[in-house]
Amino acid sequence: MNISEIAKMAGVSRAAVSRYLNNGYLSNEKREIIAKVIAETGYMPSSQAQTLRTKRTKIIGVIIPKIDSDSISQIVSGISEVLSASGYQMLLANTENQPEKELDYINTFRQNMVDGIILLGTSLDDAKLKNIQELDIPVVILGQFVSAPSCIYHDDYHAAVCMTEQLIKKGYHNIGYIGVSKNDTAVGVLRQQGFLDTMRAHHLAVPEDMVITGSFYMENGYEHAPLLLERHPELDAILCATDTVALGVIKYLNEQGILIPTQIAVAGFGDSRVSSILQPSLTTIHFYYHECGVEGTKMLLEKLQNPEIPNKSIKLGFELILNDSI
Amino acid sequence: MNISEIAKMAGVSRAAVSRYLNNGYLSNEKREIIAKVIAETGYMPSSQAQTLRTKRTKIIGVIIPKIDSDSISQIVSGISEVLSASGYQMLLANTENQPEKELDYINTFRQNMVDGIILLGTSLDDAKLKNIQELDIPVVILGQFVSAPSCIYHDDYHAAVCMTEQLIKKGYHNIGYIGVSKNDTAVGVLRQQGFLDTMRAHHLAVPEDMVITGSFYMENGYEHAPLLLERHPELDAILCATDTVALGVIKYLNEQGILIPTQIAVAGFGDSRVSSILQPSLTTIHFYYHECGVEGTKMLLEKLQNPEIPNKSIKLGFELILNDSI
DNA sequence: TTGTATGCGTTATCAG
DNA sequence: CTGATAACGCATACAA
Repeated sequence: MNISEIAKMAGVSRAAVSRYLNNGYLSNEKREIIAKVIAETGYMPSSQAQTLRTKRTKIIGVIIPKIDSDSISQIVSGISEVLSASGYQMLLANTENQPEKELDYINTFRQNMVDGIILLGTSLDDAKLKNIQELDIPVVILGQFVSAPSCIYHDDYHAAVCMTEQLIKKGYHNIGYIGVSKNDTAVGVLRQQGFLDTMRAHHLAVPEDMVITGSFYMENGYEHAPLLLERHPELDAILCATDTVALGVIKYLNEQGILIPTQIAVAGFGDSRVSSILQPSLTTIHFYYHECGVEGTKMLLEKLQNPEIPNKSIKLGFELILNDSI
Repeated sequence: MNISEIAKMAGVSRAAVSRYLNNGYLSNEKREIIAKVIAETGYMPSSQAQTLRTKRTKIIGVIIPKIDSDSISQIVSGISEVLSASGYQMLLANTENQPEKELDYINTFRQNMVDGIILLGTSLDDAKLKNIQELDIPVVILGQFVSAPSCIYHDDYHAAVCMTEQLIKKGYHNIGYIGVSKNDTAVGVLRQQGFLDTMRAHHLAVPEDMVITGSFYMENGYEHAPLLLERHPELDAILCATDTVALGVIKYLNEQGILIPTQIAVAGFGDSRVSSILQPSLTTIHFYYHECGVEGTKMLLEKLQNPEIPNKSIKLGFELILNDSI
């Protein structure tokens, strides 16, 4: 069932049907008869052929490091909301935490397939950014600050400052830190930097071996908490770069019967759904993940409308969720 | 940059380049010169044009009710794993819990765009299934049993039986149930049926108002737990259709200072990541979500290879995770 | 083994 | 307002 058959059935030209589909000039009589034929046949235009002509696919490529994560699925949820409201489809590519695959997917998307790309950035080195710059379609980076294309990111540094201040105010002075890979500037570098700077500002020592770096998974907290406690029995608090890592720490402490926060305080970042349900509830930082997806997508769609729009970078705030774990 | 330009640059015909791309007859000399030109130019064939000719997109449409859910994101993760290993892309459509949108997306996908569809089923009435039957591309349903296309589902009924037996064995005889919409046969109907049948088999009464139905969200548990306890102060356990609902119940009980499991036992289904971290850890049922995504996708790809393959339905098992909340 | 010619289903241009 | 007609970029039957 193609446009020619519809045209024949309706007794009009292909062009007329095409105009009907694209709201072009058309008399009401023709409009009606075409509408009737299309309704009867259930005809749907081939998006491939449309794309071949128009160069637009109405598909947005979204690249994420993993899908089964609280924060990421919230962002994707925001993206999907805006896209479907605007008649766009979402092509989702999962790098499974292999940053080198980001480029693969970008190249798969490139020239073909997608009208724009949303990249949930993990490690963005200069080579990768340069590659992105050279794309002929708009790109928006989420979760990392970059000067190059547009981006929306969180105030990771000040979130860490705020959390550390809070810990110190509560009387914790021996604070260990479990972080994640420095390849991730936002989560790996900035949160840790906020912590260290604040500690220094308060003249509190943080020996190098009181900071440990690991993965984005629970295991990171679960395996490194005992290490930290062994090295520094005087520790009275552990700050984790993500809630997921904090969950691992909590799991270990629970198993050992170490009381939170009496013996060790624990805090994280991300305000995952369960933070308020844990006993004690987890003190954490709320980031606006869903909004990040929503705003980033709007930004991309604007650029699609008007490619001349200059790059923007938006920093989203945060909120301290003061619970019982500190 | 298209196939004609490449042909011109390499001094061969378009057909030769096409043969190069599709491993057709070609002399080694031509093969080499074409390879060189393609490498220099970074040429990539237009997948739209390819599709227009071959009718294959190498894209699979995946329809899900929501993305920010533990179980669903695990399934999607499994799907994405297999697809990318096989060179397929994933077009993800999120119905945002509006089952009527499933058909919309199926129709968007239909005839165009995708080679096959994976549907994470919620409410599948006959009309919808009929519509799916009529599609000219293979479909696999995940999470629900259907006789029509192929499907992979969990043994929800016996999981509920197993869990209820366990509760009874532990001495709980006044068990309330918080379920979800009956539109979802697997989660809404079968789990509840397994519970009720088992209670009856043990001659334990379950008055109608000891069973409450609500949404898939935490609020369901959080708001209905007090209602249940008000109606039936004698309750010694609450079984929830999903872990998420159970989390809501736990949140309420914690806030009220009601001890788990001493005063009220709580159990759920789904083995969400946090179940083992809660204090007390949540007794639940492990379903093979990731494997469900993996197997379902393999099934679909097989069908794509050989459309003559008959429909299959696979029932996956479960595992009781006996923790401290009962 | 190679090139020519054709058509996949649209949309855009242009003449009426 | 309408209808021919020419692309869009590719794969393939056919002829060489």
